Amino acid sequence: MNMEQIDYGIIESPVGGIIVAWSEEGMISLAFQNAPKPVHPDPAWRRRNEVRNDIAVQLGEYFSGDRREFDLPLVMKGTAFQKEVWEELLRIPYGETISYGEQARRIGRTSAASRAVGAANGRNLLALVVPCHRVIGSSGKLIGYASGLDIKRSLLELEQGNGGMIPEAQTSLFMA
Amino acid sequence: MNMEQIDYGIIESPVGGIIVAWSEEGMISLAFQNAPKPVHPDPAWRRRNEVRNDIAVQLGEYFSGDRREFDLPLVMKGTAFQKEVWEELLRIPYGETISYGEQARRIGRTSAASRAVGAANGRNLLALVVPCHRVIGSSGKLIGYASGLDIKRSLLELEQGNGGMIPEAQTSLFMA
DNA sequence: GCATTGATGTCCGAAAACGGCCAGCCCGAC
DNA sequence: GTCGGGCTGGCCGTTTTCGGACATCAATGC
Repeated sequence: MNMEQIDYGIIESPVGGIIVAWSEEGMISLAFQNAPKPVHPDPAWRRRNEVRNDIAVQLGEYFSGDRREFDLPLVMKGTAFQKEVWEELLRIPYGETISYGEQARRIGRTSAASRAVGAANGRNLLALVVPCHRVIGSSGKLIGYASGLDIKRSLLELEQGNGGMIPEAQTSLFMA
Repeated sequence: MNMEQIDYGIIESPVGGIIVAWSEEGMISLAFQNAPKPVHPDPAWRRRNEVRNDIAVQLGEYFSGDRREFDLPLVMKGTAFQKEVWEELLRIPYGETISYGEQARRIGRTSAASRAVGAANGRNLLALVVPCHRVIGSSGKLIGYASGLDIKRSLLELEQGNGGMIPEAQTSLFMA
């Protein structure tokens, strides 16, 4: 009725399959198939053979190391607090990392809120594009990532500037 | 956005002001202003000077004793159980009364569910039209009515066939 | 180093509280 | 007797409350 149609597709990437969902209004979800807990697309979504063009292109550029920022319409649904947290994630520059406590301070709370921030990051449906992988433990250790620390490490290494993760000649990803 | 517009108006009746709310889909709420706990229209509703025509007409006929059944589109929002209970109310004929225990049995439970039934009746937003006033205590006594026993008694007396509650010549109600 | 503790926002499940009751019982008033 | 009034315990969905569990951190005490 007032339900908006949501489509999704799967693309292959250097860190495995990626499930992408979108609607008219913008991108709704990005999840890794290789996550420790398998991710299933919402049954209400409609499977498509091609991922929306702007999304597919920009992801390809990201993995080849040619893109440092995304320019996509995002649909973020959550509580006021969660939106604050996610907006803050978008302000962390490519290649940098901060701690959960620092993120808490940036939205005007004490670092005691770090735990709540972690929980909110964990609810981020737009992995990669909303870069929750750039938040690490205050000790500098890699902790916490719903999609698995392996993927988190891969993404950070890529951003640390070791060149792209796929051959330079190949600038687009294959469809699964 | 996907919110449907809801309008409301107030009409005068022999038992005092009646607040009626409706949308495109049908009637949403009917409440008595003379209830012990004052009823306020939802702030999201939009005040109208006239009540939707079919509703106003049929209420006028009811109070003048000329109408024994309503023929209006109703919007009933509630749990599965509540809807069962309310549907059952619609099957109680004009002028008759049953007990809460009997109503429970009619929807396939023991009379032990009478209390749950009472609670569900209490949540009925469409007073009068969904005739929760026709349910009384198993002892025959008038008990329980969110809008007050006075109104309950008035409605039952009307249906008991003492003629209409308003002069026969006047078949329509006044707008407040 | 390393375990312990309290602060933070949200979600989720369990448990408790809450009603527009009813049947059974007792008791006094006729 | 018998009829009504009043108490009591049990029943059933729904709502509310509460206690953990989390993608943490800084301050303690050993």
